[in-house]
Amino acid sequence: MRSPTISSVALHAGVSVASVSRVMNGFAARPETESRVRAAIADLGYQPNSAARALKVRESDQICLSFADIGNPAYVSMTRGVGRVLHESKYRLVLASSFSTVGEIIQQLESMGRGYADGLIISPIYSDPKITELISQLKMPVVLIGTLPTGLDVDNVHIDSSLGIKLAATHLKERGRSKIGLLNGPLNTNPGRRRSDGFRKVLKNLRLEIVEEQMIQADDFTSQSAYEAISRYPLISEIDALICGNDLMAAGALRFLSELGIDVPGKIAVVGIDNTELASLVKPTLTSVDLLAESRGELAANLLLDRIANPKRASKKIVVQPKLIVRSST
Amino acid sequence: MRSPTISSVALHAGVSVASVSRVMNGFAARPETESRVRAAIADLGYQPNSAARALKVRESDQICLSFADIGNPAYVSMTRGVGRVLHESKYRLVLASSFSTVGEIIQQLESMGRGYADGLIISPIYSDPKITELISQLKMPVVLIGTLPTGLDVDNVHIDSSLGIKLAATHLKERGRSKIGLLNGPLNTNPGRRRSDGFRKVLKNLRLEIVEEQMIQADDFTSQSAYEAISRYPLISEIDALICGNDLMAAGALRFLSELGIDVPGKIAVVGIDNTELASLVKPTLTSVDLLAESRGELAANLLLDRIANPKRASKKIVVQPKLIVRSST
DNA sequence: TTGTACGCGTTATCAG
DNA sequence: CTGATAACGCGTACAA
Repeated sequence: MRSPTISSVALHAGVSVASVSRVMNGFAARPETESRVRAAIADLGYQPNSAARALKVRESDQICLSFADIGNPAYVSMTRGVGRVLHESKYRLVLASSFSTVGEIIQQLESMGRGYADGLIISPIYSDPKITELISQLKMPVVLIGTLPTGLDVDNVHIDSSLGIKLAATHLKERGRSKIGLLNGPLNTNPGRRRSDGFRKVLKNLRLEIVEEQMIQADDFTSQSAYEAISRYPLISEIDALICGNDLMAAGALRFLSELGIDVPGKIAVVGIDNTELASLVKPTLTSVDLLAESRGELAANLLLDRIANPKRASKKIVVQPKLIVRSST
Repeated sequence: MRSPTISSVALHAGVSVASVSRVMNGFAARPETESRVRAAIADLGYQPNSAARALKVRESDQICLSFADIGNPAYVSMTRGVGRVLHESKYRLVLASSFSTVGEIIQQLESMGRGYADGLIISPIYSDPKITELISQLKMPVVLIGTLPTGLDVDNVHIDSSLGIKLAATHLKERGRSKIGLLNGPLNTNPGRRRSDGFRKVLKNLRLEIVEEQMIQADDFTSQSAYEAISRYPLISEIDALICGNDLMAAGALRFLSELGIDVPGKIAVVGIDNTELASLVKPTLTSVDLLAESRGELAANLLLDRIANPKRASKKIVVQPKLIVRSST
């Protein structure tokens, strides 16, 4: 027993399939016809088949969201923002997460050619020429969240990440801190590199001295890795402030410092990045740079919908300004 | 300039569309033919159109995952588990989250008739006869995560939730606590009701006295609501232990207790539920009942794939046993 | 082994 | 305003 089709509805209503299609899509029809069609639709519980529709109109009514790992709360917020916007639209959200290697991202990008999505929101954690090339060759609307690779002309939402570090460092300096460390994630990732570059630049501008050993990299952006990394931090007894790659890492650092009996913020001030819910739940509560992940998700989704509605317009770049949320860890 | 189709490939390779299709789907072909087809595919960068394929074979290669809110870390873990399994398969993950009202769930369930998914994993936060009915009428494989409504015969993964409460309460009793409170979420949700029922039953079995005021409900399962709820908890000065609806709520409670200067676990022991990463990041670290959300996600996905491969088999019910993870809050 | 031709369910064109 | 019908791209009988 198969699902009712447009022709079963037509049969049931005693009209042609064309009339059914018109009623479904809101085109004019005689009231009499319309009501008979609607009755038949209700009777049979008819739902148009999305594959057939997609084949015909070349629209899948799906948007693909692609990022590295849903384990990161920032991506969760982003997903939420995207989801909220799409929920108000006709689009479904297909989640292409857990693409941790360049090869996997490439594979996933290539699969977009199957046409199962009308648009792509991507936040690539790695930079790779091949990735850039594949994105630029996609014939569907794309919005990239994060730093736009040179030569790539797509809609873009990115955060002034170096301003984020600046807000944090300036705040720390104002509180009398002068020896600031950076507990970062891997430098081969985009966020890692951005934080590192920003840190260097900002400290220079603030005329704070900077040595290589001030910066340390964890294996990834998790609290566990952060904990391990900070436990082999050579300058731990010399710094009076620590900026962490994200809140998770800050929480890992906080735990380590607490176990060592190092007072926060007495001895070392700690600031996180992302301003996730976690920031207000750890102890001491965490000063954090809000990168507005959820807003970025919303902005990206709106940008994409706008671009789908208006394919010829020039690409837009939205830059969002981070905010420093001061709590008790600084 | 449109995407290459199977017939452009056929043309380019000088063979028929049937041969191209056969090569694509791994059927026998003369080596000569196969290599020419493969070359043409590579030349043109051909990707089969998923809508056309879906229409023909009546398979979308998509799985729909539906739950209330991705803001809850437990659902994030679940999503991760599902995602990991699907990533190894041919299926894409369609995320239908943020369905917070019964009406929205119903709408989403009805839309499944469009055939955009080959299966559904659903974890409904509300019980409603209409929801149950709609699920039972779906003609695609369904696995339900959570307590199975009576009369619904679908694959199911659920957790022995009352055992979870029992583990927590028994542990607390062994540590000499006798006056245990429950900081729960709303009672009109499935998890809320399960926790409440389990709590009553377990305390009775442990021969601990129980009065209604021992149990309090927050407006939802967030830390914020938990904080607000506990701040009007009438018995706060009488209890010596508190079981919370989830880790988020426990973190909210911890914050409140800390602000009041009530020692944990000295004065009050606190246990959370879900054993999310948060549990090891708050201070004191949180004893928590691990409900294995990620495993449940994996189990559900595997159950669904198995059911798709074997539609006639009887429905399976998997019950997973919670584990108590003891940390320093008890 | 290979090719031709049909149908999946829908939309859109075109003639009535 | 309505109905018949031709695509959309793919898989697969069936015939060669």
